Amino acid sequence: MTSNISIIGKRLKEARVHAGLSQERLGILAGIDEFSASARMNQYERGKHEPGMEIMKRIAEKLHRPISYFYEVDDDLAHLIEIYGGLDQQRKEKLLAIAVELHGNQSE
Amino acid sequence: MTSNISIIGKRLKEARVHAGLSQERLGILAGIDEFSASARMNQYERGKHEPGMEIMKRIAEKLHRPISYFYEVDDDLAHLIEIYGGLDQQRKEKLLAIAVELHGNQSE
DNA sequence: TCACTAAGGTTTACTTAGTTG
DNA sequence: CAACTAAGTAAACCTTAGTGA
Repeated sequence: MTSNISIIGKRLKEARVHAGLSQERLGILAGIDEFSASARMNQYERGKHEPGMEIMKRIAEKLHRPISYFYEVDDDLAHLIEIYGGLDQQRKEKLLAIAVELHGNQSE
Repeated sequence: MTSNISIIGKRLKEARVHAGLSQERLGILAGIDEFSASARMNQYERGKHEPGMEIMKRIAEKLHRPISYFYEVDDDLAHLIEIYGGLDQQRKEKLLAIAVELHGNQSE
């Protein structure tokens, strides 16, 4: 069949498979009714329909990824977002500080 | 009036004002019909309606921000995303490399 | 069990037409 | 000109029911 057409679908599948969950199970964990979880999650992953932000937020939580990860089209930036989400608070602050510094000396 | 209720609305307003554009002008630049641009952009910014990813992608371009910026709920991460988007390619790669390294020595 | 889909009912977004500052 | 909104139309999503690997 066809490959993924949407960014959300691509990111969703990557993170879901990484978490070792089925489409239906993930949907149920995110609070979707058990009778429609399979269809809805599949529609999201295949790019047939776009999830609203509320359900996306709950899906993101269950997959341990920042919500922005699922919307980013740039693979490198998506990777950066993913890594940031996995860092402890101290390293998050450090990374942000480094980014600010890199940005600063770019303008000079 | 009332404050913003949605994340998208909050990020949208910040970036739009920073760019010095009116709601209507931004909508037109993003390709929305001139007769509905004002209403639609206002509905997005006030959180009345949620924009689809396609139009959001075009809005993000005009505001010079990665699309993920508009969906991120964490202010620090949103800031990191914003900075990343403004870096040149060399610094983008450097920042990503640093992130990977920070992540690596966290697990040890 | 898991991935996936068509079709129709339901919900939401989009357009129109306007008000207010 | 800029921000904003109600109401109706149009479009998208969600549910149901089901197929096939």
